[in-house]
Amino acid sequence: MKLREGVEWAVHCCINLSWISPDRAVPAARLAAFHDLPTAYLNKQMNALGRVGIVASRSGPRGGFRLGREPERITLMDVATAIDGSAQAFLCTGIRHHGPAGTITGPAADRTTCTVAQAFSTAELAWRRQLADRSIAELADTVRRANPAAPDQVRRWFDRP
Amino acid sequence: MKLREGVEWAVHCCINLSWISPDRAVPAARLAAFHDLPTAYLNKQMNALGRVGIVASRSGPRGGFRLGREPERITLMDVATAIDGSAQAFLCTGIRHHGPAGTITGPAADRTTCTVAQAFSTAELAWRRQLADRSIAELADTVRRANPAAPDQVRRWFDRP
DNA sequence: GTCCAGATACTCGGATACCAGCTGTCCGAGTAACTCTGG
DNA sequence: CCAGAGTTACTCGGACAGCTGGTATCCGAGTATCTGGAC
Repeated sequence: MKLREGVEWAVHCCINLSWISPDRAVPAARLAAFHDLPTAYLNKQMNALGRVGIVASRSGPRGGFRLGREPERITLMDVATAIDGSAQAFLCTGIRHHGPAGTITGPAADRTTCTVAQAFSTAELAWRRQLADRSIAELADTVRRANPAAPDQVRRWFDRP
Repeated sequence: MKLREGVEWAVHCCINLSWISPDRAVPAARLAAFHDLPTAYLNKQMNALGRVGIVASRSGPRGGFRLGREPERITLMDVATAIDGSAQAFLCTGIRHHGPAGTITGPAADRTTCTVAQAFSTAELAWRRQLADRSIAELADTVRRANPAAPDQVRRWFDRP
């Protein structure tokens, strides 16, 4: 089980954007430079965030990305889903119906949900819940508490050309 | 985020094996036939289970696989880890130290753990806990409750040549 | 001085290659059962 | 009939391809700004 690398990038970028004046758009190139990431690929990830409204994008000079809504209303689950997709980690292919197993258990199994799939689904739900309970604002606040100067320092770096 | 397909196969096979007399080994070919799976590939997955002791394997005639310990002591986490590996889903690459971000936050960030990584780690822990709480025996029992005849039917199918 | 049209430069967004890792397959090593022969 | 060595057939285990999907890149569409000139 592996999450796409872009999820990490996207979360960090969202935290940084939460510290920048909402009327100021930041180009992907600048976001990438801050963490020394490949510009074009980060741009692709930010596109994904834009498609679901996590960030708002604008083309042209003075264009770039800004948060699409208040950081309190952006959860880690939102970001993870936008980048990594919403497909379940455990995909039940219904092998209990294939081959002799299907003819043995027969129609009795058709009416019940797959026990194995259900167990994994429950676990995944716990994972999703944890991520849905953590907002970008909350994470940004935790970082600020550990390093109070961080927001200002980040804002200043993005302000200067 | 995606789990390898072999995890589903392995869990179903473990449940089936839990219904079969422990002194009877089942060849990979027979296990595969029951669910109409590719024999060689399933064998590969069973190997992985064998390496960590979830199943015991024996070569030659009358050889095959059997459970390596009581099904009560085999958890879904054990199986998932054996097949899919134990690597964390969210791998912190430490981008907050790369580029200008590193020089800005500076050594203050070196002493603290990454907030983002910690949040994802917590979520993943919840997932792991859920899977570690579910044993093969428990799942097999749930299946049996929904279809009391299943264990006998499965045992009989594997007994006849 | 003011307004407007054209040029310009910048940024996103999707289309396009590249590559790692999962999926699937094959063959050799090892082993237990079977067979045949000799006592 | 019994014992033992050789043969046989079976099964695991790891080494070997194929291919899907994530990683990375490039270029075109669109837009706000800037520039120059006319009024």
